[in-house]
Amino acid sequence: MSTPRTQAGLASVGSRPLYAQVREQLRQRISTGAWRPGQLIPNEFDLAREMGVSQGTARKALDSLAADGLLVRRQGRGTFVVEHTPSDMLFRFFNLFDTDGKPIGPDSKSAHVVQAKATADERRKLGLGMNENVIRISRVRTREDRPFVVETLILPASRFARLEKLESLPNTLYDHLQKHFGITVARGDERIVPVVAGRRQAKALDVDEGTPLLKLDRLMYDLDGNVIEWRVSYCHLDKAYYGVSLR
Amino acid sequence: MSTPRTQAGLASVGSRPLYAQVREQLRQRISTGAWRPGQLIPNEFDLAREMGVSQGTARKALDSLAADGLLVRRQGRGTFVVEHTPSDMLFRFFNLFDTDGKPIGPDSKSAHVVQAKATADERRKLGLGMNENVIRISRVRTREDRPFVVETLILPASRFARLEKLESLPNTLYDHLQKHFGITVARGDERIVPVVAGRRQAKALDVDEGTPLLKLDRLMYDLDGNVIEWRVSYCHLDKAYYGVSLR
DNA sequence: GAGTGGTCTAGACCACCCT
DNA sequence: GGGTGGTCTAGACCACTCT
Repeated sequence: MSTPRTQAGLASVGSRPLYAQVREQLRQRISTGAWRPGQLIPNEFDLAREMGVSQGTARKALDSLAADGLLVRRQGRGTFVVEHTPSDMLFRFFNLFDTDGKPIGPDSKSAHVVQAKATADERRKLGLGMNENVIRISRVRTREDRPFVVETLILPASRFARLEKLESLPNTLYDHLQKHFGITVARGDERIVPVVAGRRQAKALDVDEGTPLLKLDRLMYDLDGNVIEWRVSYCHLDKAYYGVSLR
Repeated sequence: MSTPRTQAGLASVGSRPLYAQVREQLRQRISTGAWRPGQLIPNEFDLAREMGVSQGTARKALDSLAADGLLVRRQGRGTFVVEHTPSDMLFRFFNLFDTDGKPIGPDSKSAHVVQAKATADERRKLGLGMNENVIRISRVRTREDRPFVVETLILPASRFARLEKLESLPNTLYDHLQKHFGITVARGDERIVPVVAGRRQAKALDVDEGTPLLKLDRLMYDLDGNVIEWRVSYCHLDKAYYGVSLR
């Protein structure tokens, strides 16, 4: 029992540390859906035994996944796969605040969903091949019953079958994707540019043409790094701002 | 040696974990300047002995400080207090990228520095009392020799004596503050809003009035959480964007 | 070769949560 | 009371860096 040296139960590539190998195995169980959102996973001791490592090493892998937000650890209860609730997702990835610094919780006012053949831009952004289809969602989001964001969401149709048949689009799309398609939105990149309202945006947002707007252009990725969504939003920031934490 | 129970050498408040207490002590050594930027600090074993904890506990505190960017650990060499280099600071806290996704490294074109009595706004933002002075810096930043950011920086004069006497303002202010005043800029909050260029901005940036600009309004904090700087920037994003990573 | 941080193990006690 | 994660310790070997 005193000589770790060569570990059992793992490929033992030799190069990467043990805890990183354990971490990767556990990450795959989440991304493949073997472990479902909200599920209680085995405790440290059982996982360590199954992987052929010490409890401390298993703990290091679990802590790392918890730090990245894939797991939630609750003292006295156990370790769970994170489950996105609608209220979580309403504020996560949404960086608009009112002048007092309070996060803005947007409502969906209207939405229009269609499926169509992807354009060249859409194929490039989503990494699709020729003749693949996309689902296009256009909607207006409101704040205190007044329109303040108009946006278009593009998703690969192949991964979200029949999404366009939905009667009413949920206000928070991402937890719906997790619950019904088992796909977790893990991270994204957003590009911010200032623009002035054109005719279309002015009409949708009920502002004058030429009003300064914030254009947000973003790509969202799943746990495996595949592009899930391309979204372009035009935001009318009246007594509001886009907040960024600098570290 | 086998009974940890009550630890020696620490206040032993009892409530907070040992490693957190160690972490706080080490953090203070950095923020007070007892450990200078770039300095090699004692190894894990010596620190552990000095604090009366095990090497593993000292390690946990050190790792935590390294994760927050206050320390840098180099295998085989030792642990160092982070030192901001000009090239580090040119890109950190500066989230503008060109269309290819490459970070933009701005140059300082011109700068104007004065000391004056703080206005009410300045006192509120910087947390100053009546009759306190501020240093105001106005400058234009260039990209490929063309102006693209015009900004004003406000700093509390009391903490940066004689900064306004500088012949030429360094391109990267923050590492200058660390080197000459021992004050490290640790984090900040930025508020982004779209605006259209007024007469002043249009002239400074060589664009038409009404051109959409990004207005960045930010506060920067030192290691102890005190406000160090209030900065307002107007950015002309031609073939460029403000990038945010969503997690 | 000596010294450092990086990894890994084994085992202990504590705080918390459930039933 | 029994199970969980959270903290803490003690000691080992490895990989890297410098001289």
